[in-house]
Amino acid sequence: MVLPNRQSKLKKITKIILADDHDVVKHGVEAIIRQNISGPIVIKVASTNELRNQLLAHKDIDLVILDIKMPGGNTVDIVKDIKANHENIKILMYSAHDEPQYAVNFIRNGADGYLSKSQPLEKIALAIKVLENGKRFVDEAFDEDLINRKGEKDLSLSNLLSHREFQILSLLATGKSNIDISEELNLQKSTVSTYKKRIMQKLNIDNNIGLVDAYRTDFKISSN
Amino acid sequence: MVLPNRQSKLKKITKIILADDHDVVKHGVEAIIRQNISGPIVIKVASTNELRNQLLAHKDIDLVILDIKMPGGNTVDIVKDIKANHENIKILMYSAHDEPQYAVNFIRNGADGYLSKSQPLEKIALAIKVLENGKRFVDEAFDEDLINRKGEKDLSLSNLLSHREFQILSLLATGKSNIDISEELNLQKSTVSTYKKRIMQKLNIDNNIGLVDAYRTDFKISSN
DNA sequence: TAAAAATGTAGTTTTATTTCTACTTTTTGT
DNA sequence: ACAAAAAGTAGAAATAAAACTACATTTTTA
Repeated sequence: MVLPNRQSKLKKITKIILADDHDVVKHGVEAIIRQNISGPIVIKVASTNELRNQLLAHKDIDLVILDIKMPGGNTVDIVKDIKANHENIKILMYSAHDEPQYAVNFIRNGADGYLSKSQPLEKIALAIKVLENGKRFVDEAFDEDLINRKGEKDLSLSNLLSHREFQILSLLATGKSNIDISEELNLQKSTVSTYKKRIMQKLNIDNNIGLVDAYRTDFKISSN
Repeated sequence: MVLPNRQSKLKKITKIILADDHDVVKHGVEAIIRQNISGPIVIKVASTNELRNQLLAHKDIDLVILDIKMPGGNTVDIVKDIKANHENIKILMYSAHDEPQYAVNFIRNGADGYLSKSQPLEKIALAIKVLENGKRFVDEAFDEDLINRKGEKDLSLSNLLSHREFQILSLLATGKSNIDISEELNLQKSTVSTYKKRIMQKLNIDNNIGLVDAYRTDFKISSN
């Protein structure tokens, strides 16, 4: 996947959706926005469903500030969706996780920024200004290099693994045994083993736990 | 473990430590406190270490508002510690997790209240008032019954499992194999297996993933 | 487009884990 | 204080998983 060019048309950000399941977070963010930006409209939602509804209801959203973990699921997909259907809505991921891999993944899938919740709240205002100028905002902590460097590889697991491998990983992640899986997929046990080994090789992980963690975060995160 | 009597001496809450690794959360909570309580002192910390330091530095803390998940680890232990050493500091757990089991566990280990971050922020003010009156505050959502009912059992894993069992679970949770563990602890492989089986029985879990999830959340949470 | 790499699949062998059983030592309940 | 339950430990047998090897098919790539 090639990183898209972010020098899109500049437009003042005035209508914002704040998506986070925690009321405190929404309060905090809204407060800082109101202090720093003149008269923005802020819509608050607490789930991916609500978010989708609001996106349908309002045609002129400029920015979505999106918690990476929300009830209702896979926020990577939401990011892809939004970018596919409303290309000039900016997306700022706001996350409880500091691992740079997360940031990489979201950015590669279309998010325009990534900010950690542990950062000073004021950075939100900064981030918005940066986005407003058509640039990408990624916390220094995440070493923007990491995101630009390394060619154009998509580091998400579904891309790193073959379909079959990913499928098997997903079954492993639910706690199924090799045998369960071989039956479910009508394969030999040894075949499942081979897949598992290849997955582990590709991800450079050598135990089930790591595999599951990788699956859940959709990343190869060294857990040692 | 028997629930302690919470009708302790009433004292106005004026000095509060806010422990949370997310700046937004601290901002939001501080704001709501300042709006609702006259002139409290609010000390903010972002890790369990800082928390311990501030507890040493200030002798007159009335309340600790504590994120259940913080860098530096096991907050159940912190709760126990605080209650053991400063019996009139109140503790309000503030959590991103809605599972009642969490609440139960913290309350049983000495916390005076449990509030979910997804609840309206204003509830913080309410909770503080309740605590100030010497009562326990638990979100209605968690059905206080659950906490009082069911005898006096401590549902935390370290209590449910024997020392050895817990020790082995903790090693399993790091991804170690039975053999690794048997070597590390100088046991037969079969012994490790036996422990593992007993742990699984006790927790009613039948795969490694569930085991690790249980360990990480310090609870038996059915993951199906 | 030919060669190289990746993918989908298994058989066989080696190794690890589970099961079943059992025995001793602690702990607990009455 | 004594029986019952829980905890700590293993050996042997049964079962499952991992490693190694192998071989068609696709897919990439130089």
